[in-house]
Amino acid sequence: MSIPTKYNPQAVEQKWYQYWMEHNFFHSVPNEKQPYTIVIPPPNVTGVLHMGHMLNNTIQDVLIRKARLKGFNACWVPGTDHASIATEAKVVAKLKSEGIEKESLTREEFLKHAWDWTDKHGGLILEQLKKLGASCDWERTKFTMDEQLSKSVIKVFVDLYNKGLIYKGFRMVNWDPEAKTTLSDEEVIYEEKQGNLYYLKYQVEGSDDFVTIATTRPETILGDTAVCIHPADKRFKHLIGKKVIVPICNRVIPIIVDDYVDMEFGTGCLKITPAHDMNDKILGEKHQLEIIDIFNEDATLNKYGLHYEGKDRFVVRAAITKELDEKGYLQKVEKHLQRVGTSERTKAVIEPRISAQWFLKMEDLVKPALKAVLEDEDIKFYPKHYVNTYRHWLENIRDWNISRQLWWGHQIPAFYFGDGETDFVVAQTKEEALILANKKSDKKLTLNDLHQDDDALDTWFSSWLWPISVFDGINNPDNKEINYYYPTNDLVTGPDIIFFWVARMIFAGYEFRNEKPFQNVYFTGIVRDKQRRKMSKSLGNSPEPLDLIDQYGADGVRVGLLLSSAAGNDLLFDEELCEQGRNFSTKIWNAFRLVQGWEKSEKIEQPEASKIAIEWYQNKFQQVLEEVEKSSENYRLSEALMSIYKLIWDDFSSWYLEMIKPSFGQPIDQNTYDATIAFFESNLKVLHPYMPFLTEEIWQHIKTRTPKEALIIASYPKNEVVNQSIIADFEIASEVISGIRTIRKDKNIPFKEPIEISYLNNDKISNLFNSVIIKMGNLSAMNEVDETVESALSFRVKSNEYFIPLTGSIDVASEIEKLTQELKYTEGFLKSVQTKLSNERFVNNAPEKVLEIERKKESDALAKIETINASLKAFK
RNA sequence: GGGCAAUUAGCUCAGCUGGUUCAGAGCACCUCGUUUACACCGAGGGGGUCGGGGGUUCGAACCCCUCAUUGCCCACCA
Repeated sequence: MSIPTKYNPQAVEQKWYQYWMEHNFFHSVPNEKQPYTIVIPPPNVTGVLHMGHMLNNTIQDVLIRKARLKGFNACWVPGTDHASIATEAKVVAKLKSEGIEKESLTREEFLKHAWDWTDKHGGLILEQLKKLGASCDWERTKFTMDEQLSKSVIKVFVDLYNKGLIYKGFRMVNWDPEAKTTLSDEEVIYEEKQGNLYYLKYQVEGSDDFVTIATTRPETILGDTAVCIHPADKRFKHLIGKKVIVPICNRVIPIIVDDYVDMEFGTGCLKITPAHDMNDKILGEKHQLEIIDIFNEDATLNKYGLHYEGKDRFVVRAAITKELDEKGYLQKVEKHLQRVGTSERTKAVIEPRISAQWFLKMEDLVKPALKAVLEDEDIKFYPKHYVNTYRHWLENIRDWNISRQLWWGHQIPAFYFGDGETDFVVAQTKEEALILANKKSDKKLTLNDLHQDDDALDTWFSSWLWPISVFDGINNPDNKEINYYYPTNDLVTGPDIIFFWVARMIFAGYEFRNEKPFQNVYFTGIVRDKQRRKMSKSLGNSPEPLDLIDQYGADGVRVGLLLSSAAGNDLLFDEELCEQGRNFSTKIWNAFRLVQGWEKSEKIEQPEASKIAIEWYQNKFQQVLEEVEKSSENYRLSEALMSIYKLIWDDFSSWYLEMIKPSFGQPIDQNTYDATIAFFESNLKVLHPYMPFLTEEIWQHIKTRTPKEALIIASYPKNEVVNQSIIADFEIASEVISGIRTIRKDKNIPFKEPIEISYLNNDKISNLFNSVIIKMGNLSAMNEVDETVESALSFRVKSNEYFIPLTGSIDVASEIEKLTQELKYTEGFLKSVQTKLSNERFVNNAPEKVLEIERKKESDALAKIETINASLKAFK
């Protein structure tokens, strides 16, 4: 059978993914084994795969595949999120492009469009994940608006309402005038913007006196209901108790006193607009001021805008400034850098607005969540420092505004039956609501009298249940699945959603199941380009993931992503990384080709070098296995992978295979062959989580296997005791081989030409590896001698000295020069060690172990100097 | 303004309890090589005042102080 020299991922990846699917290897059902569970951070249902998803899901797949190999019942639950704002925005935009305004549609009509859109584009991202090799249990795919999950959301709302944790309140909220919805604090992005600070004069009532206030938003003066000064401000003392007249609308408003005012800023005199500023609202409540809202929901002015009614806030800002100037109220305008809140989704400038919203009380939910992470370490964060961020947010948390003025999402199960503010009931169904409403109302109501709240719930109000609801643990709290899979093991996500999602899942876990939702949270970094810019569609700096997979193979891309993604560090993505991954694939492929091409023979005896090579690699493998375990435990996947990379490339391919390789055209003895195949298989097992396709392909090439013997469900190598001394002996042997190679190179001795070597074994180094050295150095002989060989090239490993006699002439001068250099360096080294050892305080304070090491350094150096001197003498 | 993190080779990063892995790895670079798996390769090699300054210590990349730069998060200064 001839095997191509290059591994061709395109040809095999599809094949193995299908194979795994056909044999149901990704599917999990509760059984007697220990579960290992991950729930995917559900991507937006209509989203497309980007590099962040690639990284995130590669990591999850590594974890899940490794758990599977280690004998856990591995279950990775995939799914998507309805992403209310993002998806609704997309649907609205699409309709608009077709000339349809959302306002012209009924809720039902709009939702039909939204579902059509979802059905058409939804889940594409999950299909893309399959190309990456993600071994999700696709039979469990969930969507946050599936019936079962929706029901969970509504049930939770009703329960929390009945517990008194959900309430309806009037609050200053972040209003997105473009999406016409409320945003949570987390959805507002503050941007530095150059604005102006306008100095406006307000006439003091009953006098010709004026006070000047400074504002960044002159249009809001129409909503002013007070002017505020600091009680200690002597400049305005005479104004206390007086009133001022607001320009243009001529409203007479009081001057109030409060130490909230910063005397240093602006004029020290502050206008108060309770409807349009968070702090003003607080002051307004404190001083019982009138609230005048001057905006419509699209941020155009309403009737309080007088002649500006119907115009946009920014248009009015310019116009009113002009009017104020013309009428003499504008004293001056200064440039002013301010932070403006904008909508994460629509980029519109946020308008603080008072409106009726639903809130979830946070105080009690926070307590167990803080304790779990900070005190008990019931839940661990990797990297650990994110607990600080987490704590800070939880300790300063405000009630969660859970209503959104959107249609796409879970409609709030509150039903209104009258005009009063409390004329509503909360129930899971309209029918149940009717019963409750009839108890509450004097009138006899019918279903038609009930009107459900128009608002939908915040997307995160469904995704906070995700680890529970995917196993139906809300509707069915004692079912077999939730009892088996929950709490899940690892959560892999970005630190940007630590508040949105991670913290809230923890709240939900303790609130609804009295238990953590997951044990470990692994925060990935952000994928950036080489210039450290975040990869984004708008910048156009993000490669198309599927193109990368086409080009380098999924395994290559996975390796590329993982190799440089230290936990929590941002990943500077560069296609070169994928190239490295691809090269690694080819390397392994060729190692396989080599082994596969050997002819076996039971008749020939096993060479000595092969015996020792096998013993060495056995131990080397175990040593690396241990390293990999240690790195993995700490979620240092890039380190784990690098260890495996070096094991396979350097130790296995460059060393082991060269040690046991039969001469050209010769067969290999059966024992060595069998051992090599076993090593190859162990390598594949360890590598499989990282490079699933390539490893399965080779695994099945090595011999014919039944589906039950597939690599994906093989058993991971067991840890064994490592014989450190053989590894140390090899280190020395490899240095000797290296020394021989260097001399061959320096002196242009072709590798094909066998040479003889003799050595002074000053260190009493074991000669275990001599047969290996002979083979790898292509030596005709290797003799231990008692004294320095004259007229030979030499090199030293530790204090051992190795001699290569030359048939031709030696450049004596250059040999002497080299030896002199080495002598100089060693003497310098010796001196530094001796200085240390003659320092009394060092000798008195340093632990015995350190002293021993220093003394050994000293004796080694002395011995080495002796051998160099002997060689020098021989030359002279 | 407050907090967190980072700063080590050209690049990306390790370096865990201060002392044998103490200055490392991968990639990149340089030299040589078409040796019978692999040029997507092999062998060999160069490259660092461990951000600056101060301190503690017998001993500091590591601990403390300070400054600088960068990134992220939080915060209502009109």
